[in-house]
Amino acid sequence: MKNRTIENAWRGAERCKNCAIRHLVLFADLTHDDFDRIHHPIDDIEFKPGSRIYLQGDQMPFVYTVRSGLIKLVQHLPNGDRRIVRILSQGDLAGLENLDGQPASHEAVTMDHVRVCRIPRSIIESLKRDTPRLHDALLQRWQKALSGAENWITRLSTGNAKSRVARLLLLLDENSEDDSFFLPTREDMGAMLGITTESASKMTAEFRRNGLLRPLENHRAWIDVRELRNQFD
Amino acid sequence: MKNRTIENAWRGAERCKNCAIRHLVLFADLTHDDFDRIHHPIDDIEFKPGSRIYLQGDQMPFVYTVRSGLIKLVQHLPNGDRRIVRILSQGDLAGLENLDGQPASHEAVTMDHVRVCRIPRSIIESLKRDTPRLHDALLQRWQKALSGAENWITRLSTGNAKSRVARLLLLLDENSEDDSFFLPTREDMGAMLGITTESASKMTAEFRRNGLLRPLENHRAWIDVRELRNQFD
DNA sequence: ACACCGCATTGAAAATATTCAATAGTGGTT
DNA sequence: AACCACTATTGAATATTTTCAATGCGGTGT
Repeated sequence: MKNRTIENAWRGAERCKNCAIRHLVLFADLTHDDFDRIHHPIDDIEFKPGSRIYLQGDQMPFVYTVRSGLIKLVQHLPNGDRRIVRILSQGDLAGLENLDGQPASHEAVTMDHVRVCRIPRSIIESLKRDTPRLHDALLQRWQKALSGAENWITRLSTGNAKSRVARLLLLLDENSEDDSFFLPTREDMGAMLGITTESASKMTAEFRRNGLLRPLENHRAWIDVRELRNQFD
Repeated sequence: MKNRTIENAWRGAERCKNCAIRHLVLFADLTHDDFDRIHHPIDDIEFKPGSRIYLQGDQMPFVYTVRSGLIKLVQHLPNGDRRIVRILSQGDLAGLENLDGQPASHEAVTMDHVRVCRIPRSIIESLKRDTPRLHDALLQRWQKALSGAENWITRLSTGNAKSRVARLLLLLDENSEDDSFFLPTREDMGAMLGITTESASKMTAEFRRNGLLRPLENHRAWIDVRELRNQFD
């Protein structure tokens, strides 16, 4: 049990009602009655950086709401190449694609310290039957996932290495609530952008030398948003 | 009216019940009662190659079920670059993303001769309220769209130009019912793969010289699936 | 048949990205 | 503080891709 820890597990949905980020999560619009229909436990789980939440091919009995941290979705090609196809952050749902019992088409790995709520699929199933409010919340998640994936294609997989890195930094910055953001390893940046680790490193280093990127403590960083947008939108 | 023709419009949902490809479309599982709830007209429309069905930024009052042909979804970057983010074929739904009234995040353009059924959004809205069967059909469409987009990233935007072209040809071939398939212009291939028109052309020409690709009449082509898969999965 | 237009192909030079290998940081551990 | 493991950076040689320009090819309309 090297990577994964359950630090703070608790039972039932009682605390969902008072969840600090409830306005952001799947259950945002549920009523008190809806919550009372939840009989299976929802666990609050923490993962260390680099933990695998689920694997490509897994049958998933759970979905996960991201409370904090970043999760990368990694798809493996038969030839061994890997590509990060999307990043999940606060309020996103991991495992959405597998709600209908399909095996996962990618694996989910934490990039930094991550807290999630683990929701049994059966809860979603039964709520889906009874509450249209959940339907809309799920549809919104699908919508966001799809437009995220399309953005990934146009913004992060198009143009030369420098623009790609620039657009990735801008995306990471937008997704952060803070005015700093988590800066992935160069290897992960490469896998997100479809370029090599070294190329990601060269571009990142160049931005740093130009003062457009400032690394901070703890794998976090700051960027000159205005200037980066100016040069690369 | 250069690009768009309505050759064969008809009213109401009567003919949906007997549609030849109904098993493939959104309305596959509707009952007779469900159909009787449809009061707005569903039109059968044909488009010439290169017709714009909707534009990036449009508010869409319709969704479109593809009956035959291929539709490209094109996203424009602020800097003028464009990228094709997905292709729709028989049974797919164009405009899914915009069911909730959001402006379209990409434009939809026909690649060859295309027949669609144009469904007013209001029909979907009202059916959604009453029939859970439609819900599942919609969810399946979302699922397919998302996994399509992720595949696009890993298979078509990763690796060198030659593998990308090979994987695109394989994808086009799989999506075709025929044993031949529609071969896009080199420009479109480039926009799908994030490479230049010339690179797409060079790779395509090389495959032709190697006998792995045989162009046929009418922009269609045949590939040596086994050999291409062997070399590029 | 002819000219014409748009798309495809090709080649050579220039730009960009990858590879491989060495060096430098960085954080964590003893 | 010294050490270790891991990641980042950098440089030089190589490979790939883009760019730009020329040429070929196929169908359309006259």
